Amino acid sequence: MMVRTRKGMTERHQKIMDFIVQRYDEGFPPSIREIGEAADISSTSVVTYYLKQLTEMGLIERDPKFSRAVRPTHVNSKDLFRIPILGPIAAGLPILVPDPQKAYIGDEINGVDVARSLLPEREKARELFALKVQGDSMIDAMINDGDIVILKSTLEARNGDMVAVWLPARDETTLKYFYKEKERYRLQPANPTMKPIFVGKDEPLEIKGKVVMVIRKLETTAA
Amino acid sequence: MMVRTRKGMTERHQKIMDFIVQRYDEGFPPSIREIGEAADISSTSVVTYYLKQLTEMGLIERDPKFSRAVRPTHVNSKDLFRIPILGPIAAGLPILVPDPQKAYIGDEINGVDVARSLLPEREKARELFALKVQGDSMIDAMINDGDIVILKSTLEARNGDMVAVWLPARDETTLKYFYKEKERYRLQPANPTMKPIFVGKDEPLEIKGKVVMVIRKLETTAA
DNA sequence: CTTGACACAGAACGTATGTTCGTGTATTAT
DNA sequence: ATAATACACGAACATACGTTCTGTGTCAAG
Repeated sequence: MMVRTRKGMTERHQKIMDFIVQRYDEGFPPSIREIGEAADISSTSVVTYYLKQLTEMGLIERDPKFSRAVRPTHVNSKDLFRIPILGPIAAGLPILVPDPQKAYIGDEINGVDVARSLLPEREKARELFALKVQGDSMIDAMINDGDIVILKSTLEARNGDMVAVWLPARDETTLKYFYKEKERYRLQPANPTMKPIFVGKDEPLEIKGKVVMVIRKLETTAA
Repeated sequence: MMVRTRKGMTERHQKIMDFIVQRYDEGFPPSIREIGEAADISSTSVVTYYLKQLTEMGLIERDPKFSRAVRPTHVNSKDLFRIPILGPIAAGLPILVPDPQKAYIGDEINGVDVARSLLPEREKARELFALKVQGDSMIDAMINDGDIVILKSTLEARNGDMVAVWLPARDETTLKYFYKEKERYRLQPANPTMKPIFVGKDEPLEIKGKVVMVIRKLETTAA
C-alpha cells in the first residue's frame, strides 16, 4: 500500500511558517524557543522536529553555523508583488486574456517585482498583470518601446481611466484614456496634441484592463 | 555644546554598518562577536560601544529582548531600495545636487521603494535619487507631469544615456538623450519626431545624473 | 603636569540557544 | 497482537550570546 505520509501542512506547520515569515519581515528571526512559544509547543525538540520537516519541504532555509538562522525560502516579501508579464502588447495584436489562476501559479520567470507602496491602496495581486510594449505605436500615450505597463484586470472602465482596449473591427489594440459619451466612446491619447479616436456604441470594444503603472527601464549600456 | 551631528562616521562605523546591512539583506542578522570579527574588533565591548553610537545616530535599531536583533532602520525589505525623492524637476529650475552622505542619513520621508530586481545589476543605493516631474515640459522625452524619474548621480555621461542636464546659459533643465559630437553636444529628445538641441562645447552644460528608470503612477480615481 | 574624554582590549558572568537523548502515546500496517 | 511510525514532552549539556566591569593608551584642554 501507499505510504499515507503525504506531507500535509498541519496546523502546527502553518503556525510555525507564519511566525517565521512574520519575524523575517520584521528583520528579527526567531529562536527555537520563541517559535515553540508562538506555536504552543513546550519542547524545543518538537520545534526542531518540525523545522527539519519544513526544511525538507523546501519551505525554509537554515544555517547551522548561526543561531536564529532561519528564513523562508520563497521571495514572498510582504512588501513586494511579483507581477507576471503575460506577453507583449502591440498594435494589431490581440493581447492575452489574463487568467488569475494561471497567472498565480504559472511560470513567473518573466515578471516584475513592484513595491506595494507604489501601488494604489490594497490591490489584489491576482488581478494585476503586466505587458511589455513592442514598437512605438503607443507613443501617443507617452509609452515607448520596451516599457512595461501594469494593468488591473477589468472589463469595465470609468471615465478618465487609461485602459487597454481591443477593437476587433479595426484589428487594433491601444492604450488610451477612456471616456464614455452619449453615442460613442472617446479614446483620448495621452499626448494632448493628438486627436482622439471615436468608437460608436455599435462597434465592438473590449476592455482588457486598466493601466495602473508604467515602468520604463533605461539601458545603462546604450549605443 | 557639541552638536550631535554625524560628525564621526569613522571607518569602523562604516564597516559595521555595511556588515549589518549585508547580513540583513541575507536574512541572518549577526551577533556581537560576528560584527567584531567583520570589523577587526577583538573585544565585544567595543562592538557594543559602536552599536550604541549607531543607535543614537538613528542608523540601526536593536531589540534588547532578542539576541542578534539588530537591523538598519532605513530598509524595509531586503529586496527593496528606498530612493529619496530630492525634489521636483521642471524646465527653468535648477535641480538639487544630491549629497550621497545626506541621502543616506537624511529624511527619507519622501521616497520611492523600488524592487532591486528592477534596477540594473548592483546599483549602489547611495548613488540613486529620484525627482518628481512638474509640468509637461519633458513631454518630448516621453515623460509626463507627475512621473518619477530615478537617476544615478554622475557628472559624466556616455553617448546614448538619458541624462538630466542643466543649461545655465538658457536657464533650462531637461531630460534628453546625450550624444557627444565633434564640436558640440547633441541633446536628442526621446520622441523621434522632435528635433534635437545642439549645445556648443563653449556653452556651459552640467550633467546632474543619468536616468535609470521612469515610474508613472496612474490615479485610479481620475476625472 | 594633571584631567578627562575617547577609543579599545580583555575577562567574567548569567542567560540564551541549538542539539541530543530518553521516554511516552496514540495511530496504522502487517 | 506486534511492529513500525508519527507526534509530543522534558531534561541535560556544551556552546553562543549580550552585558558589564576593569584596565590601558592616546590626545587635547586646562
